[in-house]
Amino acid sequence: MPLGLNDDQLKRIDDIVATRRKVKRGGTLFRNGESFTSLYAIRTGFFKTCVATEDGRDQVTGFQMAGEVIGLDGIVNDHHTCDAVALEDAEVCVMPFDRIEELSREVTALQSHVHKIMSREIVREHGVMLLLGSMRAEERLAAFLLNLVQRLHARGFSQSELVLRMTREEIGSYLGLKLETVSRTFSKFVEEGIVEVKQRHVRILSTDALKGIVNNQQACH
Amino acid sequence: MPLGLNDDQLKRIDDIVATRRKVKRGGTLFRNGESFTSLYAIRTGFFKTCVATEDGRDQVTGFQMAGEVIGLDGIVNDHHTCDAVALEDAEVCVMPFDRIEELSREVTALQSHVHKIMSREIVREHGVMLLLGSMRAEERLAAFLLNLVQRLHARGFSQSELVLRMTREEIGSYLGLKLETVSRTFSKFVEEGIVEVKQRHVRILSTDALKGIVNNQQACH
DNA sequence: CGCGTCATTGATGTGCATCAAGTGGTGTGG
DNA sequence: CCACACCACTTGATGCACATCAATGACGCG
Repeated sequence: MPLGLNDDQLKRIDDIVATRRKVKRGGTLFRNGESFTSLYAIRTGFFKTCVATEDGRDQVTGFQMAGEVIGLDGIVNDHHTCDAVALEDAEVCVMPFDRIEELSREVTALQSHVHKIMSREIVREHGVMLLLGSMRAEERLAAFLLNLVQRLHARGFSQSELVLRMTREEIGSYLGLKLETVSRTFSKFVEEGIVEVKQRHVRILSTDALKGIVNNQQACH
Repeated sequence: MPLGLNDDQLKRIDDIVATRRKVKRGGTLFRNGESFTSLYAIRTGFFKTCVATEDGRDQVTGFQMAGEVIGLDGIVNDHHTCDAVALEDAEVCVMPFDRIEELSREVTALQSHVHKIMSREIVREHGVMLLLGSMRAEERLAAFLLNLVQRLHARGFSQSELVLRMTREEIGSYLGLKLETVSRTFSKFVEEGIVEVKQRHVRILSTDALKGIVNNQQACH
C-alpha cells in the first residue's frame, strides 16, 4: 500500500481487507464462470491462474505470490474468465470490489493504486506476449527464472536460490513449451554451469549468463 | 460511453475529450519511453501497439480500431512501455489521465467504465497468451480473422468482408508467426474454400469453418 | 514507366513436439 | 519399516510444423 494516508483513511482501507480466506494446496480461489465480487490480495502462498479453450487445452497465464492481487479479469463482465489455483496452502485478503470502488472515490491514493495495479498487469502481459511470440525455449526459461528470482528477492528471499512451487508441466504451459522441453532446457543450463537443479530446488550460479541468454539474439548466421 | 448520466456529467466528460490529435499513417501516437500523460480514444483510423526487446526483435501486442482506448500501459510507471503506430491516417481524442481520475472520483459511471476498459484489456491479453502458447498456425489465423471481423461488425461493417490494415509481417508478429507462414496459411484457407483473399481484401465464405478450426483439437493420432 | 514495398510460392533446415522407456522421490498401507 | 504404487521428472529416438533462404510476382506511387 502506498503512503501519505491519514489514520482515518488507513482504517477504512483496513476495513476493506478485514475478511480473509484460506485455500488449500490444489484448491481454487475462483473458477472460470463464477461471478465476480472481489479482488484478492495474497497474504501467504502461491497461485497460478489459467484459462482454457473449449476443447480442453489450457494455458497458465501467470504465477502470483504474496503481495500480489488476483481477480482483475472479473471486473469487465462481472464474472471470472480464468481459474485461480493455489500451488501451496495459501491465505488471501478478500476485498469486495464495490467497496474498493466506493473508497477509491474518496481516497485518491487508493484510486491511483488500483489503476497502477491494473496497468502493471497489462504491462506484464505484454512481456509474456513478447516471450511467447518471439523467444526460443532457452530464452523463455531464462526470462522466467530471472523474473521469479527478482520477485522473490523483492520479498526478502535469496537472489540466487529458489524453490519452484509449480511442476515442469505448469512452467511449460506458462512458457508455451512442453514439459519435456522445460526439463531438457534445465538440463542444458546445468551442463553449462549456469544453474544447479535438484528437483524443484534451483540455485542460480550466474545471473549474468541468464541475462545474456535473454538478451542475445539467437546466435545464428 | 455508458448511459445514465445527467447533462452536467456528460458535459464534463465531454470537456475531458475536448482536445484531439491527428496521426498520419506510419506516425506514432506515443513511443516506448515517452512520459505518460493521457489515454487516447480512437475516433478514426487504425493502430498497432508493439513492444521490443533490447536486441531489436519486436512483437505486436494488439491492433486497435475506432472506439478503443490505448495508452493504458503508461499508467503504472508514468511512461509508456510500447509504441503506438497508426496503420492509416487517424484521429484520436486526447484524455489527460489526471482529469480522468479527478472526474471518475465524482462520476461513478465513469469510474466503472475505466475499470472495465482496463479489465477488458487484461482479459483480451489472456486470450492472446492462450493463442500464442497453445495454438497452431491455422488456429491462430482463424482466431485472428474471427476477432477482427467481429469487432468490425460491431461497428457496422460487414460480417464477412474486411480490409486488412496491416501487412502480413505485422499479422505474423501479432500471432507469433513469420510472414511466409501467414501467407501460406491464407493460401490454405483459400484452397479449402473458407475465404477469398485478394491482397489485403478478405472475404470470409464460411465463418463456421473458421470457428471449427479454432475450436477443434488439432486432429492428430 | 520504373522502382520499392508487400505478397506468394518453393526448397530446405531445425527447434521443439511427440512417443517411449526408465529413474527417483514420496506417500500409503500392510 | 518395508513394499508397492504413483507421480514428477529425465533422457533418448523420431517426426513434423514452422522457420529460413531464395526467387518471382503484383501493386502502388513518384
